[in-house]
Amino acid sequence: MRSEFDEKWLSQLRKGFLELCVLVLLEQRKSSYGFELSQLLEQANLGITEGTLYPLLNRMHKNGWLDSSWETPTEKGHPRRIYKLSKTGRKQLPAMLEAYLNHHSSLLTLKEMS
Amino acid sequence: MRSEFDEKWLSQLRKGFLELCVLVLLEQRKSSYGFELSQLLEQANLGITEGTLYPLLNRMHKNGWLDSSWETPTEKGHPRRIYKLSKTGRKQLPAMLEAYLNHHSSLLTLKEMS
DNA sequence: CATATTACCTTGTATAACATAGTAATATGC
DNA sequence: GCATATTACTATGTTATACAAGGTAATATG
Repeated sequence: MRSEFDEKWLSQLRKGFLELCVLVLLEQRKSSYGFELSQLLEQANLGITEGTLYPLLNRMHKNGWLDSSWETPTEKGHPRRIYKLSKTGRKQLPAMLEAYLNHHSSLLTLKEMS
Repeated sequence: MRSEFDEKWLSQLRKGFLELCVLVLLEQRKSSYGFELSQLLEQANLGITEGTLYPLLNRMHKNGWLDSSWETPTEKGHPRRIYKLSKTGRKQLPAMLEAYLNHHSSLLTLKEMS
């Protein structure tokens, strides 16, 4: 079902934003893995498909924002790739959050400009 | 001068967002033109280069979100291309703004998730 | 008359979200 | 025992936007 405005715009709007969401989540939870992150984002009303999330995690790892390791299940279950904030990621997150919030404030300012 | 986080991330974050800013500005001001919009955005701390703004305006016009007309100066000054919200643009803006604000709320939710 | 300012346009590049399709292991129902 | 669902990750191709860089043209100014 298509909403009134162009959905393509929304996927543009989410660029960069989703990475920030993952960083914020990993700051809260210390560590997580793709499938769980996918569910957490879903709960927060930020639906994200696998085709978006997994490449995103790989990218963030390659960029040095995340550390990752494989968790081979002791008895049962599918192996999971665990992610944590790297030292770099932890350091950059506040600056990114600030940049985001500044943009948000600017938009509110525009709305109130007479 | 490079800030601490990757500047490329910031230009990704601005995708879609800048269009929303222009829509909001044109809602406030009834009509404007590229150069003036550029200055208004600059004042709001949303620096935007010409190479971003003019293609963006053309796109929004082509998508039917904006109406445009040339203002040939009566006596002096360079011709200006004037933009206004189109009927479609005016109708879509609230839905876009809502989608944006929902995403913003979701991020704040993530930050407060324990 | 050279420079600054106003004003707009064009081309090429990099990148992220998403669609789509695939792999593989475990769990569940019949 | 076998089909289906669920958990979990990967890979490829398309599309769209921000931005850099460079260009055009008219008016104003010292």
